[in-house]
Amino acid sequence: MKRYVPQKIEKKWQKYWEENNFYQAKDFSKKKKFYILVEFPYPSAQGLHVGHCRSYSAMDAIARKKRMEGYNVLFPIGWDAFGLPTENYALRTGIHPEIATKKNIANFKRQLKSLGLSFDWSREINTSDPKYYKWTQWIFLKLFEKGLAYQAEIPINFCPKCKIGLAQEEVIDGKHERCGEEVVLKKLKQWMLKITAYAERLIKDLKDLDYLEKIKTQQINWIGKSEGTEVTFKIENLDFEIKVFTTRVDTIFGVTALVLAPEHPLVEKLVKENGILKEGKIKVENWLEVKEYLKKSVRKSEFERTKLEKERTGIPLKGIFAINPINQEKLPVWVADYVIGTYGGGAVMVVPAHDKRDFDFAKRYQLEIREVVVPKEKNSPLSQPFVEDGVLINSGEFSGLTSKEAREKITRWLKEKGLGKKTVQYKLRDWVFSRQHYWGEPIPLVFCERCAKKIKEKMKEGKIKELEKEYQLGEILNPGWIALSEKDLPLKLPYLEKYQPTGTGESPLAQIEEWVNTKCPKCKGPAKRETDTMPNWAGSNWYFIGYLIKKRKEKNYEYWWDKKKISYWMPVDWYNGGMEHTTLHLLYSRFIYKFLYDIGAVPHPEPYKKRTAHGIVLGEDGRKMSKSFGNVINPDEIIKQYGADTLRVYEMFMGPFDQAISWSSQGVKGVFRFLERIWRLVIRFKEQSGKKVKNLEVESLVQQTIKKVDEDLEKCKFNTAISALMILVNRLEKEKNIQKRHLETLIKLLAPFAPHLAEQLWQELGHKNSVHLQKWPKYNLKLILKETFTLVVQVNGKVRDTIEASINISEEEAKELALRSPKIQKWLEKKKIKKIIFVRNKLINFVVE
RNA sequence: GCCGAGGUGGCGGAAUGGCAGACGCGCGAGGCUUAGGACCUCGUGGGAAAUUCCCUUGUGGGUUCAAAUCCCACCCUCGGCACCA
Repeated sequence: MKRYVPQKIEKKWQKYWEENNFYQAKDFSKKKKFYILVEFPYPSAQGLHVGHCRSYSAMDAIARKKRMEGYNVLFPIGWDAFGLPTENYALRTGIHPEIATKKNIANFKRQLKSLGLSFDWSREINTSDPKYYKWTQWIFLKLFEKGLAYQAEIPINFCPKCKIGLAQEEVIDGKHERCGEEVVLKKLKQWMLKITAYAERLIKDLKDLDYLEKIKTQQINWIGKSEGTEVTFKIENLDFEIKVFTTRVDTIFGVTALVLAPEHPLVEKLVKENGILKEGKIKVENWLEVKEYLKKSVRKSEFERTKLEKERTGIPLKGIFAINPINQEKLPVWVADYVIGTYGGGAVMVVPAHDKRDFDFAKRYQLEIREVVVPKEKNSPLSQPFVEDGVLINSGEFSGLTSKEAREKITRWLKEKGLGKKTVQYKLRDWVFSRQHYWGEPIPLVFCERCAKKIKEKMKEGKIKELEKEYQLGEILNPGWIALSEKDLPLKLPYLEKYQPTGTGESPLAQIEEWVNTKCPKCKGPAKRETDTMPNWAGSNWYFIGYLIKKRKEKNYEYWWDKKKISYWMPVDWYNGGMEHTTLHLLYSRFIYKFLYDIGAVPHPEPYKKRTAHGIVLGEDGRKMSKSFGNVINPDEIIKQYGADTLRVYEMFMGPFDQAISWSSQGVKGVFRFLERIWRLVIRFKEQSGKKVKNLEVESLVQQTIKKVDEDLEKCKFNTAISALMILVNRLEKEKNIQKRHLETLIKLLAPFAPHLAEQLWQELGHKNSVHLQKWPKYNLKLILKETFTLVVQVNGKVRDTIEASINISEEEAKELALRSPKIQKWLEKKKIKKIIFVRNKLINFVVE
């Protein structure tokens, strides 16, 4: 073939590789295993995004290289198929989610295959496949059994017009994005998972993992561990305590108010009793205003509530006072929605002199500002709060102590009085695991009135031991909720003609009476099924295990929790994904894996050894690709025009892998030209007839290229690896007669990036076997080292000359050489040399006055 | 607001304490061609008294023989913020 026509070769090789099972990973092979994982796609109606192509191509290059290095590589793929977008798409188009999902998967699969990615398709999974989600449900049952799943009342966004629960993202400016109706919060009972029980381990175990540093930092900050003191403030004339968490108990003498979140138990108590407590002995004088304020804040999301300082508002509970435990001082109590109910007990002590937010709040509402900590040396003016540690003043017996000492002593003092203790707080919150949607895994629980009654009674009688014999921990903690037995899994999602909202905020499943009404597995009495479904995270929590335990039986398959296989393949050696998943999916799946480890279902405490991240691909205009901007690039069209290899190489060459980057149509052309030039190089070689001359310089460059490509691939520096290949090609083009072994090395190095082209050229060179079965080239350090180097000569740090010098020369020799240069002589004229800096094989710098 | 990342030619970027601008795109000149495209060769940060010198890595300051790189302050852009995946 004279010309490079990718369309003519790519399909051919894809078929060849598939028919010969090139990329099937072998369980229990004697070769060293290497498990490469990419985040499996959500099969949306839009089709594959060029962003998928970028990260998959890059990790495919790693997989191909590892295979050439002799590893037993597992590089699987599947579909994260449950989720809200498909359900919304179905509502819009009338196409059932199951059908839409099937169609979308077929399209995604065709697109991925056309890229020539070396996935092991025999292990393909689909989270909406009942055989798969049987195990998703099984994991939930285990969590329930161990008491890590519990019910709690949580407010959800609700559209009163559409009568449907909404996801955060469907709410825009407090309104439902589809109908524009004002969204309200509705409290519903939701299943929660106790991820907070694992907070400490999720931080601690990061230490030994090879994650990008920024990923570790983000996870640690997300978990948000802080050590401090819990201080108990009593309410005057009322048997009620407010527990406040603070990391700065040393500033306790500077407290001038308490501020409660609108969700705080005291506020809720007041709401219930309409602002009047103890039969009128305590009364909130401005109750009407407070009620109005609470109403408003209920509409705001947490994000809005903490966003803008200027909008930070509050309202006093007039007539209610708290007592500062340290000095019995009476403090006003406020409600403010910048205080978050879910963190630190939903209450803060206001110390305006030593906290920025408190300072602003105090200024706004004319609260007292009392200075109790001063810097060790100078005095601070009070235009700004002093937020650092210092020395205590105006603090009774604690005055004169440093902040650090004071925190210890005050905490001890409080503890002795029973008014406080040392505690640890996490920002991490338990995970809301219920969704009022159709397109998700059904939660395998039923509610049984009879069992509920029985459990509650026995609890009252204190017969816990008896209960424990009959019921699981989850069943005791959530009286009435009974787990399905394992043998009844999967609990299949019933096919529903109308998955439209029910009008009550419940899941559409609640409509199917014959499905909802069932028998209690424990007492065989009447029971009702849970109608909420799981969030789409449920299926992606453990999907990397799903690939391992898919078991083929002739034409059929099933999943079987095979610990031997899991032990062979786990942990994942290299997991790549988007930065946007760092705090949710990545943390959730680590939690679930740790839980599975605790119950003995998996052999290690951490699922992923190494985690890297890719940046997103933006449109040519620098904005996110989106239909509404009209800047979406369809990979199908690029493949049609230039071929898959060009698309792959371009996306790896376009910029640093971990950064967001704009698409460039011109850049694609450039890469195509590069591949064409390699093609022509091989064709030219086949026609050349002259005598081959050994060229040490080319030899060295080939070796350098091997080193560069090898090392850059390990560091995800795909762009510079490709640029190294370009430099080699540029050089080889200048050779009159190219050596075959140089070309062979080039093609082997190219194989991970442009697998089809490399395969074709390998055959063109007369080989019968595949380039992908060759050994990865090794470089020879001796051949890289050259005899000379460019000595940079500086005067006062500025480059004034460069001299070719032999390698490893001494400072004396370099000095002599440099002083011989007329340029340098000119710069040193009439100047006294004060100092000489010499860096071996690099530079010499003359420092003159 | 909180947490994280980033800012270098006309553009994507390279260089992580030692020659700023590798490699690619674009552009310019020339070659080939009836012509265009493709291809090949050379050039391409800015300024000037142009073989030489000065300036230049968001802005201002600092450390160092030497700073895009380290430190401090500020400005701008992007990602995440828990029911999108």
